[in-house]
Amino acid sequence: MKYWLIKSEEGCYSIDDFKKDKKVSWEEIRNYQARNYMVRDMSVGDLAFFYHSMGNPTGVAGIAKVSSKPHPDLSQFDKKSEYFDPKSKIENPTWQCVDFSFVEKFPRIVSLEEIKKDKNLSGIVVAAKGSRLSIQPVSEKHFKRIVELSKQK
DNA sequence: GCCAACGTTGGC
DNA sequence: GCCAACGTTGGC
Repeated sequence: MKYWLIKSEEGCYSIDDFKKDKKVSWEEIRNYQARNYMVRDMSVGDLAFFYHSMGNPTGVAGIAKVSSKPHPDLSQFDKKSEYFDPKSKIENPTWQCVDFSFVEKFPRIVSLEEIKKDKNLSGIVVAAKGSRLSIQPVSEKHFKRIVELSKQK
Protein backbone atom coordinates (compact mmCIF):
# COMPACT_ATOMS: atom_id res chain seq x y z
CA MET A 1 0.00 0.00 0.00
CA LYS A 2 1.48 3.30 -1.11
CA TYR A 3 0.46 6.91 -0.75
CA TRP A 4 0.56 9.75 -3.24
CA LEU A 5 -0.27 13.35 -3.83
CA ILE A 6 -1.84 14.52 -7.08
CA LYS A 7 -2.06 18.18 -7.97
CA SER A 8 -4.88 19.86 -9.77
CA GLU A 9 -5.39 23.54 -10.39
CA GLU A 10 -8.43 24.45 -8.38
CA GLY A 11 -9.80 26.60 -11.19
CA CYS A 12 -9.45 23.74 -13.72
CA TYR A 13 -10.62 20.69 -11.83
CA SER A 14 -11.47 21.00 -8.15
CA ILE A 15 -12.37 18.49 -5.46
CA ASP A 16 -16.02 19.40 -5.99
CA ASP A 17 -15.81 18.51 -9.68
CA PHE A 18 -14.16 15.26 -8.67
CA LYS A 19 -16.84 14.54 -6.07
CA LYS A 20 -19.50 14.99 -8.70
CA ASP A 21 -17.71 12.81 -11.28
CA LYS A 22 -16.85 10.10 -8.72
CA LYS A 23 -14.09 8.91 -11.03
CA VAL A 24 -11.58 10.55 -13.34
CA SER A 25 -8.86 9.46 -15.76
CA TRP A 26 -5.76 11.38 -14.77
CA GLU A 27 -4.91 12.40 -18.33
CA GLU A 28 -2.81 15.23 -19.71
CA ILE A 29 0.26 14.55 -17.60
CA ARG A 30 3.23 15.41 -19.82
CA ASN A 31 6.08 14.88 -17.44
CA TYR A 32 8.07 11.66 -17.47
CA GLN A 33 8.66 11.46 -13.76
CA ALA A 34 4.98 11.88 -12.98
CA ARG A 35 4.04 9.38 -15.67
CA ASN A 36 6.54 6.85 -14.34
CA TYR A 37 4.98 7.02 -10.91
CA MET A 38 1.62 6.18 -12.45
CA VAL A 39 2.92 3.45 -14.73
CA ARG A 40 5.48 1.77 -12.52
CA ASP A 41 4.65 2.47 -8.92
CA MET A 42 0.94 2.91 -8.44
CA SER A 43 -1.27 -0.04 -7.65
CA VAL A 44 -5.03 -0.30 -7.56
CA GLY A 45 -6.14 0.63 -4.04
CA ASP A 46 -3.35 3.11 -3.30
CA LEU A 47 -4.56 6.35 -1.75
CA ALA A 48 -3.67 9.82 -2.95
CA PHE A 49 -4.18 13.31 -1.61
CA PHE A 50 -6.12 15.54 -3.96
CA TYR A 51 -4.17 18.79 -3.85
CA HIS A 52 -5.37 22.18 -5.04
CA SER A 53 -2.60 24.18 -6.65
CA MET A 54 -3.26 27.83 -7.52
CA GLY A 55 -5.94 27.59 -4.84
CA ASN A 56 -7.34 29.85 -2.21
CA PRO A 57 -5.90 28.51 -0.10
CA THR A 58 -3.50 26.14 -1.78
CA GLY A 59 -3.44 22.77 -0.05
CA VAL A 60 -4.78 19.25 0.37
CA ALA A 61 -8.52 19.10 -0.25
CA GLY A 62 -9.34 15.42 0.02
CA ILE A 63 -8.52 11.83 -0.86
CA ALA A 64 -8.64 9.79 -4.06
CA LYS A 65 -8.03 6.11 -4.68
CA VAL A 66 -6.23 4.49 -7.59
CA SER A 67 -8.94 2.53 -9.36
CA SER A 68 -7.32 1.23 -12.54
CA LYS A 69 -4.11 -0.03 -14.01
CA PRO A 70 -2.26 2.31 -16.36
CA HIS A 71 -3.89 2.76 -19.75
CA PRO A 72 -3.11 5.00 -22.74
CA ASP A 73 -3.92 8.67 -22.31
CA LEU A 74 -6.24 9.28 -25.26
CA SER A 75 -5.62 13.02 -25.41
CA GLN A 76 -2.19 12.35 -26.94
CA PHE A 77 -3.85 11.12 -30.16
CA ASP A 78 -6.42 13.88 -30.37
CA LYS A 79 -5.19 16.41 -32.89
CA LYS A 80 -7.51 19.01 -31.50
CA SER A 81 -6.25 18.59 -27.97
CA GLU A 82 -3.73 20.92 -26.42
CA TYR A 83 -2.03 17.74 -25.24
CA PHE A 84 -1.73 16.14 -28.68
CA ASP A 85 1.67 14.50 -29.10
CA PRO A 86 2.61 13.92 -32.77
CA LYS A 87 5.55 11.73 -31.77
CA SER A 88 3.43 9.23 -29.93
CA LYS A 89 2.43 6.02 -31.77
CA ILE A 90 -0.84 4.18 -31.22
CA GLU A 91 1.05 0.85 -31.09
CA ASN A 92 3.34 2.25 -28.41
CA PRO A 93 1.79 5.21 -26.62
CA THR A 94 4.18 7.56 -24.87
CA TRP A 95 1.68 8.71 -22.27
CA GLN A 96 -0.23 6.48 -19.92
CA CYS A 97 -2.39 7.31 -16.96
CA VAL A 98 -4.48 5.68 -14.24
CA ASP A 99 -8.03 6.36 -13.06
CA PHE A 100 -8.82 7.76 -9.65
CA SER A 101 -12.08 7.29 -7.76
CA PHE A 102 -13.37 9.79 -5.23
CA VAL A 103 -12.95 8.83 -1.58
CA GLU A 104 -13.61 11.92 0.51
CA LYS A 105 -13.52 15.66 0.66
CA PHE A 106 -11.88 16.96 3.81
CA PRO A 107 -14.03 19.07 6.15
CA ARG A 108 -11.43 21.76 5.55
CA ILE A 109 -8.38 22.32 3.37
CA VAL A 110 -5.06 21.53 4.97
CA SER A 111 -3.12 24.45 3.56
CA LEU A 112 0.39 24.41 2.25
CA GLU A 113 1.27 27.02 4.84
CA GLU A 114 0.12 24.70 7.60
CA ILE A 115 1.97 21.74 6.10
CA LYS A 116 5.19 23.75 6.03
CA LYS A 117 4.79 24.76 9.66
CA ASP A 118 4.04 21.29 11.05
CA LYS A 119 7.14 19.63 12.49
CA ASN A 120 5.64 16.18 11.97
CA LEU A 121 5.59 16.83 8.26
CA SER A 122 9.18 17.90 7.76
CA GLY A 123 10.66 16.48 4.59
CA ILE A 124 7.36 16.14 2.76
CA VAL A 125 7.93 16.61 -0.96
CA VAL A 126 5.17 19.12 -1.58
CA ALA A 127 6.68 21.59 0.89
CA ALA A 128 10.16 21.40 -0.63
CA LYS A 129 11.41 24.49 -2.36
CA GLY A 130 10.72 24.45 -6.07
CA SER A 131 8.60 21.32 -5.85
CA ARG A 132 6.69 21.43 -9.12
CA LEU A 133 6.06 17.78 -9.78
CA SER A 134 2.36 17.16 -10.27
CA ILE A 135 2.42 13.63 -8.87
CA GLN A 136 4.45 12.91 -5.77
CA PRO A 137 4.94 10.05 -3.33
CA VAL A 138 3.91 10.64 0.30
CA SER A 139 5.11 8.56 3.25
CA GLU A 140 2.56 6.70 5.39
CA LYS A 141 3.50 8.81 8.39
CA HIS A 142 2.94 12.06 6.52
CA PHE A 143 -0.27 10.78 5.01
CA LYS A 144 -1.74 9.93 8.40
CA ARG A 145 -0.64 13.23 9.88
CA ILE A 146 -2.39 15.27 7.20
CA VAL A 147 -5.57 13.22 7.60
CA GLU A 148 -5.37 13.96 11.33
CA LEU A 149 -4.91 17.68 10.69
CA SER A 150 -7.91 17.75 8.37
CA LYS A 151 -10.17 16.61 11.23
CA GLN A 152 -8.99 19.32 13.62
CA LYS A 153 -10.81 22.60 14.25
C1' DG B 1 2.15 39.74 -12.68
C1' DC B 2 6.68 38.40 -10.97
C1' DC B 3 10.14 35.25 -10.76
C1' DA B 4 12.71 31.06 -8.90
C1' DA B 5 13.20 26.46 -10.00
C1' DC B 6 13.66 23.13 -13.07
C1' DG B 7 12.37 20.31 -17.32
C1' DT B 8 12.97 20.13 -22.35
C1' DT B 9 14.90 21.21 -26.75
C1' DG B 10 18.23 21.66 -30.15
C1' DG B 11 22.77 23.24 -31.98
C1' DC B 12 27.22 21.80 -31.86
C1' DG C 1 26.86 14.32 -24.44
C1' DC C 2 27.16 19.25 -23.15
C1' DC C 3 24.86 23.30 -22.21
C1' DA C 4 22.47 27.69 -23.46
C1' DA C 5 18.03 29.12 -24.51
C1' DC C 6 13.53 28.63 -23.80
C1' DG C 7 9.08 27.13 -21.69
C1' DT C 8 6.29 25.83 -17.73
C1' DT C 9 4.88 25.43 -12.95
C1' DG C 10 3.16 27.37 -9.13
C1' DG C 11 3.81 30.12 -4.76
C1' DC C 12 3.54 34.64 -3.57
